[in-house]
Amino acid sequence: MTYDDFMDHHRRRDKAATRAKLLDAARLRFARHGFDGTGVRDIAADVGVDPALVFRYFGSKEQLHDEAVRMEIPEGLAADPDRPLSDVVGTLLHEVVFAGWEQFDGDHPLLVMLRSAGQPAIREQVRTQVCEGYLPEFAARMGGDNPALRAELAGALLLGMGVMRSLLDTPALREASFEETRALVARLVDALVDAPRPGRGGRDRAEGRGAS
Amino acid sequence: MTYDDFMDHHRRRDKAATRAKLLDAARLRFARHGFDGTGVRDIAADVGVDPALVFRYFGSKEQLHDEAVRMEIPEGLAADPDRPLSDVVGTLLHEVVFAGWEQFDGDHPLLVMLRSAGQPAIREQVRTQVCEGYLPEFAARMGGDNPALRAELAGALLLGMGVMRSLLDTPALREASFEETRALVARLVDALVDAPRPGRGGRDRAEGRGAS
DNA sequence: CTTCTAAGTCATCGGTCGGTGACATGGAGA
DNA sequence: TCTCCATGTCACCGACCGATGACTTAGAAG
Repeated sequence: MTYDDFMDHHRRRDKAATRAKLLDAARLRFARHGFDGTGVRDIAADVGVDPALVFRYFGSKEQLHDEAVRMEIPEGLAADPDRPLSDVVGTLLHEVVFAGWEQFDGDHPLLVMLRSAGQPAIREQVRTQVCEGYLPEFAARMGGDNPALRAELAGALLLGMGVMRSLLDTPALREASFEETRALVARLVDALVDAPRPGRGGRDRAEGRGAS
Repeated sequence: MTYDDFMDHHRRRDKAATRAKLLDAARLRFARHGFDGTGVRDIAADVGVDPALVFRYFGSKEQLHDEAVRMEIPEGLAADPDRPLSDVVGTLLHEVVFAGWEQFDGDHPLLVMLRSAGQPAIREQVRTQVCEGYLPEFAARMGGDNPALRAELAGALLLGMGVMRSLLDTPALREASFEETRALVARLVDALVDAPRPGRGGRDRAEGRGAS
């Protein structure tokens, strides 16, 4: 933060800074009230700027949304293919359910987009992010048959926990410690990995992949 | 369906029937496009009636939504307090994830309401339904400590699966058979019930509850 | 000081929204 | 057939929406 940034009392003209402020305000508004519940005028008013600037800088409300709620974060997930699944899920659990995400009013970007699931385009974005970003990483670390289904169950657990915490503000999840929750989730994930083929009696774990 | 109902080419006047048709159309519209994405004019057009009738019969768009998307179904859940949890979850799994719900365009009412989670009032309705209708039944059938948190994990799994199937249309969940999925979910629920207190070494399962 | 470009503003458009009150009309009872 | 009430229609309101294009002005270059 430079001196000029700090002393912008008289509103110095700075396209990049204004654009960034608009993006920040848009993130908050979209997270809090969804796509339909957010007006271009609201966002511009937060920044203290004319609404027309939004269209000059972003083209349309939808493009602004795309740029504001885009997430670049699924990196580091596939970094180490040998990382065990419970580890990966634990990290995601922290990101999706327990992390602050102040820039998105406390919610993970996926949940923010889910809140605007009325727009089919936004729904498709969430679908792509989940199906191509997370589920394959889960499935690759699953043993046994139908790993895709088991991966989706793990994803459903995380997504559901995020929805319950952020949208429903469920009491136990709100007050539970991360460690306690992580331990329970890890146990569930282990059960998922170890689950034998439904209908068959024996276990078919490929190699000894014990808990932890 | 009487003869007159069937032969309503010349639009006989029938308040009750028109009201019911408006409710049906509203259910579909709200389920498909959410609260914000649905206009009173759309609903009225589906029925072939003037939009003003909506306000005459229901007072406002919000009251229409309340009456249309109200769910009476959580009965039969607490019917038998001795019914094991995996049974209860299996039933809910069928209702939330696999049932047709033609009147709601294929989705469970909870998911329909979740799709309109922009409106705080609707969000609060979902919260109440989940927290007071489902979670206590789960928690009552959980053993060990912090049953509330475990109950919320079970609820999160179901809710997440519903979201993934209906909003995200995830491939594995779409193509998996109910039985295969039910078996996996039952195993997860068993792991949840048996889970010992996180952080403690010993298991504290009350009675011997082996894997199935 | 003048000039010129880009950052920001203003007025406004066409459309849709939820909602209201006056009006028309079908259809049963007299 | 005439009356009358409930059912359904019509015209319209004010507010808000996303979006456009002409305009103003800040501020560096010369």
